[in-house]
Amino acid sequence: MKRELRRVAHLDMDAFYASVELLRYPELKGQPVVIGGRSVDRPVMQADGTRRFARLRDYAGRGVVTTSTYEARALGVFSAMGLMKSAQLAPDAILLPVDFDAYRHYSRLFKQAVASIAPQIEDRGIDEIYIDLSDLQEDTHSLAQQIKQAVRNATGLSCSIGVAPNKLLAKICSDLDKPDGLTLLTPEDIPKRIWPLPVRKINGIGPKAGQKLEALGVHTIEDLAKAAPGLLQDHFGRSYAAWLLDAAQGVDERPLITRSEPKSISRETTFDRDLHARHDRESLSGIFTALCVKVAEDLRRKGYVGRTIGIKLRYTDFRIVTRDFTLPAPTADAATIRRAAGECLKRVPLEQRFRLLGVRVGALERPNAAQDGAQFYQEQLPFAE
DNA sequence: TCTGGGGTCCTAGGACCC
DNA sequence: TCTGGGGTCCTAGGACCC
Repeated sequence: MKRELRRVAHLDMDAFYASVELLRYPELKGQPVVIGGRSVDRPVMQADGTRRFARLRDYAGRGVVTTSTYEARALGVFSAMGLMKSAQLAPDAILLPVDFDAYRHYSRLFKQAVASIAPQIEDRGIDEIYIDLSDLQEDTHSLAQQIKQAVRNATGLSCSIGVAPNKLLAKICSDLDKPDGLTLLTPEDIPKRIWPLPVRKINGIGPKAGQKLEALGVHTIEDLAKAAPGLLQDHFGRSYAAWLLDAAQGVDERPLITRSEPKSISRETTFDRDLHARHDRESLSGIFTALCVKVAEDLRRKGYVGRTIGIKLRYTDFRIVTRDFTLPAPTADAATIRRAAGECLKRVPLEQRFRLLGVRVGALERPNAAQDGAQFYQEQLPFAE
């Protein structure tokens, strides 16, 4: 029996944040532009009617590159790189601060545009989605073209789409022809188009697994497909080894997750300089409380309460510790969160300086759901009392 | 002058219950 | 007095992703 292949698309917006900024500042088109940093100045309008932009060379701080235009990437400036380091590579590049409200706005626009054509969508963050085309009638290429055009009409922005029998392959595909790409892949194409790629192209093989595979002489996806199962098991454990081999063969049965609820909400901040629990008590206490207040605001705005309160510290040497504590009842109250987080902080070694502090609320529920449930239950019980 | 902020999922051990 | 095993919750750390 021959099973019908799924048609799964992965859509990735091209240099999303940078492209949104170019809509606002079209005079920057064709220039190396970098988005990042908290304290970067917005461009100022000058007397002659032109805007003055900050340059990468003027930056001082601990920020990283969030996105860069393709022109900046050509100079070696990529996401997650320290802004100070990228300034050495491209001192004259334009530097813009991040504006998440604007990106979220365009994110909604492009997702709505896609949904008007293909409603089965899995959200994968602000600038990418999976789309299930299986139940639609039209042929794959024309559907993908329509989606790209709809995105362009709604936002003025380009995207790249890969279509394949599953999410794993579709994700790899959308990256093969960037920017403004469209790549269709069938199972027969796997040896020729997928196998020559480095293993790191597989979504789920990160820096650690990538390095370990390199050390084992496994460089390409073909190397991985032909690796000895026993060798992989010894180094990665049974389940991850099995997943690696499946992935190399292009096997992936995961369905699209078209609706989901958040599991946790958090806020964290990296200080301008490393702080010490005793010497910087005052400023730390202020930062800590502010984080709790922000998390509480986020919870209320999004309509959640949570029972597990957690903290996170990153020491100067980048070691991370976390502590958490589960309350008897869920909350969205800043003072309650602050108290619980304060208890967590007491269980952490505080001799060394640290650079980051975070507060998280997990085990989320819809507010009053438990309480309402209890009331409902009581009301329903004929003999309650 | 290295290295942000917001998430998810997995593993593993211990407590506790049946 | 000895002996299992399964299931769930909590906590901590780590890999990975956008």
